[in-house]
Amino acid sequence: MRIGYPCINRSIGCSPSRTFRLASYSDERLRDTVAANLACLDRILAYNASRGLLFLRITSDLVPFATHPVCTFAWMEHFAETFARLGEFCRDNGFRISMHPDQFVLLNTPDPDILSRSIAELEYQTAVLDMMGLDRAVKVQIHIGGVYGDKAASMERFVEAYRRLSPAIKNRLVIENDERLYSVADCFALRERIGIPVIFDAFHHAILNHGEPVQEIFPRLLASWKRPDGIPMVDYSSQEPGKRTGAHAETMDRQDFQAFLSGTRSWDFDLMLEIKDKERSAEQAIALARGDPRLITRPEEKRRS
DNA sequence: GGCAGTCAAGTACGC
DNA sequence: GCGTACTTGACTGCC
Repeated sequence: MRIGYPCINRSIGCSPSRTFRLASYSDERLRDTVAANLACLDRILAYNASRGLLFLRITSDLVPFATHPVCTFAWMEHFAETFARLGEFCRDNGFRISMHPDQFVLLNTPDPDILSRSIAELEYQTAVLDMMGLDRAVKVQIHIGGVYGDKAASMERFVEAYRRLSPAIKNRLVIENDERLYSVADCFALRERIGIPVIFDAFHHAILNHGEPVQEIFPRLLASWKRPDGIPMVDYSSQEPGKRTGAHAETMDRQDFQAFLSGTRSWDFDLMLEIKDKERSAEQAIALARGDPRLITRPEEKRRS
């Protein structure tokens, strides 16, 4: 079990998600912004390596407008060496990496334009990971999408769109249960059809479920990740008190987290903490998980499997 | 320097 | 059919 947090670090004083308004696009602005974002990602990786936080979600905003027609700058060529160097650092330090396209990426949309923009976004994100030289265990996670008034038909559209994806995307794509529309049971149903690995979001599952205990879920989860996919990824969060159901906690609920750890101790997976204070909670999680035989905080502890 | 309004992209839902 | 919520950090214009 590697532990990590998504996208940004609140204590090192830089952001890997800097962007700018579409109206102020220029090649220079894009080049400078990407250079700053990559420099910050470099700092985040160094920070995480020094603290044993070996699971990191890379922000989708690393290259602003990467898939927008306005983007004419050849950023892949320009930054090829930088991406390769960052990837080398990840491999040397035993990192697991993921990416998570946001709400606009929908493989089951009935609109062909939205579908082609979604595929372009998946191509961009997988290209970043490929340029970093990261293996198939590095994943891009998406939700199943919208319901569009007919869930069965919408799941069927996902299957059809998935089958037409390039191998480069298929090798990395995994699906995650959400808290409103598609449960982990729905993800498993798609898994049966197309063999895609399932990411388990424990917090979403607590909100949307069919009463399945984790004892039923985890064996199916593990079975959905084949050897080149690595061990499963799991997202964890808890409810922010006083906010609407599904609002992620600002700070870690230590009791809830310890209950999660002990309730899942039979299974190994990499754990993404979706808590708003980011690295702070992740560092607390490392401390709370000390002594858990699953925990890995240094590359030499990597399992010999 | 600080604040409030706004931002590429989509869907669901209430009125 | 239309406006708003969702989620959310960062940019931008205005004071």
